[in-house]
Amino acid sequence: MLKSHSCGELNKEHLGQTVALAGWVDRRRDHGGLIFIDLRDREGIVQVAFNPEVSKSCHRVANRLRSEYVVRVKGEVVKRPSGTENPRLPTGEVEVTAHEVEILNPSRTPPFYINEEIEVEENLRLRYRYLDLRRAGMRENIMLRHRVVKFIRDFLDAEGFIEIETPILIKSTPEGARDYLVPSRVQPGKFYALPQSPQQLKQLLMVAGMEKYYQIARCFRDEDTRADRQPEFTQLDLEMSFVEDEDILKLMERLFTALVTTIKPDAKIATPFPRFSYDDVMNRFGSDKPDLRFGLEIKDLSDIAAQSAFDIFTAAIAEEGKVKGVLVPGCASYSRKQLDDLNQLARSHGAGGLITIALGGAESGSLEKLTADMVHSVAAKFLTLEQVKAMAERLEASLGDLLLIIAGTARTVNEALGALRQEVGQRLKLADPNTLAFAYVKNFPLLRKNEETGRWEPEHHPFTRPWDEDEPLLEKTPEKMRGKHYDMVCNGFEIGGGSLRIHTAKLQRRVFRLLGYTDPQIDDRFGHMLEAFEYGAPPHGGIALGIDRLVMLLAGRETIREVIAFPKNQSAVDLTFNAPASVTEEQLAELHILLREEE
RNA sequence: GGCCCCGUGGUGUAGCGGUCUAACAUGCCACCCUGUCACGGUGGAGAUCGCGGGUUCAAAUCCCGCCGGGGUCGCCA
Repeated sequence: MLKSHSCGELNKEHLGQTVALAGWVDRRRDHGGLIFIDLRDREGIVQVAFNPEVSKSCHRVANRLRSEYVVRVKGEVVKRPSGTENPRLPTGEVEVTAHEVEILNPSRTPPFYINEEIEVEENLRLRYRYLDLRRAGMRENIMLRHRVVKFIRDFLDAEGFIEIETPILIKSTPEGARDYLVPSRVQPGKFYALPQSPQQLKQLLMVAGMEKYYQIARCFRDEDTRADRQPEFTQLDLEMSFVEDEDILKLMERLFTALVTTIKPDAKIATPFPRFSYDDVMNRFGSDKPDLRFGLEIKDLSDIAAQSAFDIFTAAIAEEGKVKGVLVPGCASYSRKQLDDLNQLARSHGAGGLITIALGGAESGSLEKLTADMVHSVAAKFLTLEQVKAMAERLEASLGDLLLIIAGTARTVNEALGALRQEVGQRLKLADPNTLAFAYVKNFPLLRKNEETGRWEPEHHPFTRPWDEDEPLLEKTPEKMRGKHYDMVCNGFEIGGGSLRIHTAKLQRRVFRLLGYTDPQIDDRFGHMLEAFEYGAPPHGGIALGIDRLVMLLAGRETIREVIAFPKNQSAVDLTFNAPASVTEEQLAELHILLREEE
């Protein structure tokens, strides 16, 4: 090794020792006579002093040092002269007096700051990701990710799980997301698909008798990106035999509680994780992945609205819809523009419009002081003061608050108000950034009707086991079937989902038939699963957790790109490598591929 | 594909019809400086204001189109 110690580990205990260090020049301070550099490596920073009275040649070399030069220094760890200690550096009580120095490699001036946490345009960071990763924030994120994954592996190992790798080149299936395809050279005209998740493979491992499997698995989905989604991502994929759903939920709860208390001891985390039904979260939070760090629950105002003379309300109720609302505390004096923004958000989530009711202006106080001329709303003249007060009371509002009300079908109203609730929570900074509010959402419907195609589609995936008592409904009223499916949510993100699985060929075939497949199609696409289920498949279930999202939350970041070493951008391009890229005609020919002309 | 936001020296920002021959900070280069640590000081180089078109006597600034980036809806079993 070119180094005997890490820069960041030196302290008083090393006083008097001669050490060899190697790292990058974080900063240089040239006093003419005396030169200091902050030498940085993965573990931290230590000050190196170049004194011409100690070594003239070292001092001459130090004159040439610039940011990001790679250097090796040999010298003595000495106590800093009293009064010159730097309490902001962990190594700040000591410094290294250079006796020998060697420039291992110079560096061009970097295109952005390595030594400061100033925000830089993301595409520039991604183009020079290897420099971006040198920055303290990114280095901490990547190291945090390592600790998280290591903790998970150790924990599951102790729980009797075995890690098994599954193929990356598998088979395209018709369900789910768009597949990434890989052409076969050996089998002309045929394609592998990259796994969207190892779902079927892990179920086959259960049939194989592995009983407790997990994998830190890379998954691929060719869909549009988001802040929390990119084409390839990492899941903790896990499956167990002979379990009930609570066995899995409790295991995950223990894992996450231990993980957070070990790796992020300052974070607040509530246990046991609350369990909500799907209907419950949709009605109360308007989302199947609610942020539970703040209240502002959605309330049903239909009974009050039905009494009003407001057409928009009464018409919605007449059509078996709902009128519901959400509170915006202290925002009665919102401007026209601010209200328009909220209206637009509601419309973008399918609402016909948004009714706002401002209770007074900047003043605050109890509702009792509310008078008719203090109510500001397009609906004001259609509502009695009593009706406004009744709605305000239900939403637990006081003077100076703003009410957001939407009328329409139950689903649209919930989803639009859910989006507004999330937006308001963010604007008013209601969510404590130091809290991790985990929860489970259960009792999802098994199926959902695709309004465009008229076909039944799985809410989760076609292997989810229905509730036993709902099985007879399969061919009669599929919409009423509930699935043994559960999601894990945290702070407004879905960080995982799983289910108990169907383990008999008979039931599995019935589900596929309901999804619109003919028997020959089922045998062609899923025959391997059905056949496996006929050879003693144990009851089993599992879960998959998004590692990127989890680490993002633990790191307090806004996008998963901040916790992925080499992520893709919104256009699914890797800017470090410029992938995807064209290939040669020879490569295409070998793969039996002819590119289409497109206009 | 729709909607919203952004694009000004290397980096981060300001400027939002004329005083812009584009400002500030930092970085970079040169010189000075022996206890600094975001060292300090003096001087210097560095930008056809993303691209194209239009409006105007006059455009970084207003309008249109395109490109690039981000967020989001659709999509994501």
